[in-house]
Amino acid sequence: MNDFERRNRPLFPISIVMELTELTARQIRYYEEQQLIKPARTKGKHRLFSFADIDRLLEIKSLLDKKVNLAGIKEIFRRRELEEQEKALMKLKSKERQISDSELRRKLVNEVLHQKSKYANSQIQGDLSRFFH
DNA sequence: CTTCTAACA
DNA sequence: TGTTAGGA
Repeated sequence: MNDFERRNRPLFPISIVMELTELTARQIRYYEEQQLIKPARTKGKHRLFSFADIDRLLEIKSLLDKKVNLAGIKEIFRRRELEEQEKALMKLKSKERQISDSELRRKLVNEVLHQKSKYANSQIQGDLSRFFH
């Protein structure tokens, strides 16, 4: 189980979250109604919160103390989501580049070892082959 | 007993 | 945001 799954696993009933965040059940349910959090549900329709949900609630509380209204908090969360998506994209593109480089290297090695390069002759091939395993 | 939704003396 | 009703 990775960190993401650990942080997002639904574990706590609202009573526990109330203690951990010092928020009332009314406030927690209201923030959900305002789309600021999306806790999971049990089959009996009871809310189940994850560590991520709790962190989120603590941040909501913190921002509220700083006089940021719910619309503002929502906007902050929206921007953060966009940033994370862009980071994820960059990560994928980086991986694609690595794959391309690795394929390019494989082709070059193949050319040298099989004398396919137009610049290769048996002497050069013999010298270069010492650098590959 | 805990939590849920809906509503407001 | 608090509080309460009535049900699961």
